[in-house]
Amino acid sequence: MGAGSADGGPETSWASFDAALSLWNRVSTNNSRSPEACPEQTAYRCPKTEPGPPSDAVPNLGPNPPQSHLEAFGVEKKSPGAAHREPRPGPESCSRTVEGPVEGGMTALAGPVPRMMRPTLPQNYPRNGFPLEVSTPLGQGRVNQLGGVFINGRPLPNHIRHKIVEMAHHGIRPCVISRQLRVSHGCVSKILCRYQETGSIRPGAIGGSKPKQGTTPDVERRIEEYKRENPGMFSWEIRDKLLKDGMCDRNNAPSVSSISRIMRSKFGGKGDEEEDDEEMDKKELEDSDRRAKHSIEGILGDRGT
DNA sequence: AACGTCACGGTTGAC
DNA sequence: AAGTCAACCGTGACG
Repeated sequence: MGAGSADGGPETSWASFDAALSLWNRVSTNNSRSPEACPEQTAYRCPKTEPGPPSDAVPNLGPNPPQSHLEAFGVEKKSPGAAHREPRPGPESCSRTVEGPVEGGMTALAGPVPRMMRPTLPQNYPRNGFPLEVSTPLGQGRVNQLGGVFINGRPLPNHIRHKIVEMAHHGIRPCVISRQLRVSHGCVSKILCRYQETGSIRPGAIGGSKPKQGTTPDVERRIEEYKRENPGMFSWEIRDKLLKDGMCDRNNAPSVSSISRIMRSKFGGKGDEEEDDEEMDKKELEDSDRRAKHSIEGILGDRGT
């Protein structure tokens, strides 16, 4: 599964990030949007999937959930530091349309503007005196519109996720959760939806790429077998044998390099396949080149268009 | 006002 | 070892 970031990764990051929050704490301001407990409480239900999940026990939050994101990190709120930064340039491409002015002093462009080109404020634009970024050992901390701290591209720490789910369990509405924990409502919505659907509060696996079609566990196993039966077998021979045995076809057969990699990981050492790798890679290259030339693109390309 | 959705800029890790 | 790519992230804006 690999993507360990969902498990161990973030914790390490957030550990140092938490420490940095005390720094932020020293310069941050009392948020004018200070969250207020909302009297009306409606249990959250994900519109997509009704049945709630039984698994992934949620820790007890207690009757008085923390008032802010910063407190959720174990940090007190303190006073202002309005470091203003240059807004970054907005997005340039677009697909939907938008009309009218945009919050934050942006003026409307004439006529409908495709949405992706909408003159939005750059993300995390400090419209209420909050600094764009929090100085952290990681140099990645930012503050959202609600005054919450987050690391762009990284999952919220587990305790915040737990709190979100826990509060929802207590019947607190997502909008209130969002304000109290200072997490964007889109994020609260996403986490609760995921929890409803999967029963897990954990973020998904980040990073990595899909294993190539050819290198399925079955194929891997077969490669191991071949190599065990005949240790002197070359990668390209294994590849040929995979094709001959119908384990895969020319389209999804693993490359020679892949086979070598698999063998390296299974058997260690580098063996003789290193050498024939290059040769075979060349062969493959020529092969695909030849194939390409016989494709429509290749033929058209040859005509010089 | 509340909330679902999605583009965006970002991170990550297998290939 | 370095680059690519496709997964994921949370935010912020629209509807």
